[in-house]
Amino acid sequence: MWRLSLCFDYAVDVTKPLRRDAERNRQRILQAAQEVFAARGVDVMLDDIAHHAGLGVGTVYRRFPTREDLVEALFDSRLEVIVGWAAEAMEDPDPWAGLNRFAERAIAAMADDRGLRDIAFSRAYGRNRVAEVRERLAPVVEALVVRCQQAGVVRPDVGGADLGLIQFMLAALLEYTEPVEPGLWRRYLTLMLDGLRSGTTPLPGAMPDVEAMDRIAENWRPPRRPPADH
Amino acid sequence: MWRLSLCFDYAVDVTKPLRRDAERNRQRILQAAQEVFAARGVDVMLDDIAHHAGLGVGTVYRRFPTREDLVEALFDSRLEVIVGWAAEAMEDPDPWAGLNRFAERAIAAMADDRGLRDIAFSRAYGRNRVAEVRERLAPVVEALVVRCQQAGVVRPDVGGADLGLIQFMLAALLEYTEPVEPGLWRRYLTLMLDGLRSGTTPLPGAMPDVEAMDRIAENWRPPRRPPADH
DNA sequence: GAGAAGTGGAGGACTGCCCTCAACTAATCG
DNA sequence: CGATTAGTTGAGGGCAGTCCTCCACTTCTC
Repeated sequence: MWRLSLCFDYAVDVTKPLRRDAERNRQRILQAAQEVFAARGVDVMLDDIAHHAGLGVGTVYRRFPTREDLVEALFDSRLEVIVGWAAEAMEDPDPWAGLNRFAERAIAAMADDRGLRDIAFSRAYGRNRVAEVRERLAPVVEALVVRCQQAGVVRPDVGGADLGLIQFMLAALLEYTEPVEPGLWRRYLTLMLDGLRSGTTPLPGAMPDVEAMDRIAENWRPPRRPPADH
Repeated sequence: MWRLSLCFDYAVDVTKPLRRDAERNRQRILQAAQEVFAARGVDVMLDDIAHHAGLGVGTVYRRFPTREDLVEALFDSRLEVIVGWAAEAMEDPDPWAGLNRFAERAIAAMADDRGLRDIAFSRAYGRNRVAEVRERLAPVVEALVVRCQQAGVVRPDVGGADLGLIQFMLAALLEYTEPVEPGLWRRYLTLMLDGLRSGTTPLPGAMPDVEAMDRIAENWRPPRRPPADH
């Protein structure tokens, strides 16, 4: 991993730097993509990003030949933040409070950013840099849950993947509630966390594992949202 | 309601009956549509339905000029069954068991039928016959919840619309889990019902009402699923 | 100011879907 | 049975949406 990173930096250094105006435009594109992705998800037309950046389509295609290039350039850091929150939650002296706070923050971030939602679960985008970060998330979440169970504040028959699925469900909900009833997701997060803590009915079926979450996310494709006609 | 039904029958009687083979084809189309809708949702190409019925596209378009005609012809009875289950649940001597059984049955039905899922929440399809049935569902669900609250087995700060939203979330989940982890939804239904019963953390935000559910569903459009390539 | 680097955005190519219509076939009736 | 009417077919025209190239043009750099 280190090695890879070094190789990459080296390559960057060797490549002739962009002309000043070109570099400025590159930043503009990233900024525009960030905003448009947040508002309409990653499956917008690249034309829209170009337009939002005040540049021609050609420029976007020259700098980022595929949508994937944009995604990889933008979302690894966004996801990294979430991983950071999970690690932070592990530090909380109260395991239950930590878990709550993590779940809350993660969903809140997705509520504000359709692109993040798309990328957090997609296996179709972010196959390299982003995927690496994504893979680091699952173990921390698992640990978060286990710690709560050891403290006796989460039922023993759930696992990290269950929390993943819960986030997946809430992300799906956001798609429809957020535009008309912002914040409504908090009710259902609360409800599910309550179930996680004090539920007693034995959960049917087998506890899902990480591969199950993978198989499920495999089917997920970022939807194309229509442009907001204002 | 009776009146409407009578009018309709009358109209049918007056209209010249279809030729025998035409009537047979009509049935075939309905049967095929049922199957294809169940497998791939209501937003399949009408060509696919025609093909599945072993008929030409033209025949389908002659008999059911729009997709909506097919939807209206098929799904009011399907939804009616669900309303029936809700009514049945009201008869259960144990209010909590009734609520559970209803939720369980409703989701199970949607797990087996993508079309039903699409129609249950869509405001874009089934604007007449189906919508009428759909509207009759909400009050019964509300009653189901209230009865449980009166019996003290459901927390007082939830309402019928919350149960609606829960079903909505699970329906969204089904889209991705059912093909790879069939039945996984039961875990999360259980978890949420447990939260509904024994949750104690006050639910944030205002309790959603029927109009909120309407506004949310307004954004929902049946997705187009790719044909299963076997 | 010459040459290299970068830009713009109209438009060709493609895909996917809807639905018509002219040529056909089948049922029905006297 | 032939005439008449009803019904069927499916290739293909049309439309909408998207991608991404290409080359005349502008801007930077030395």
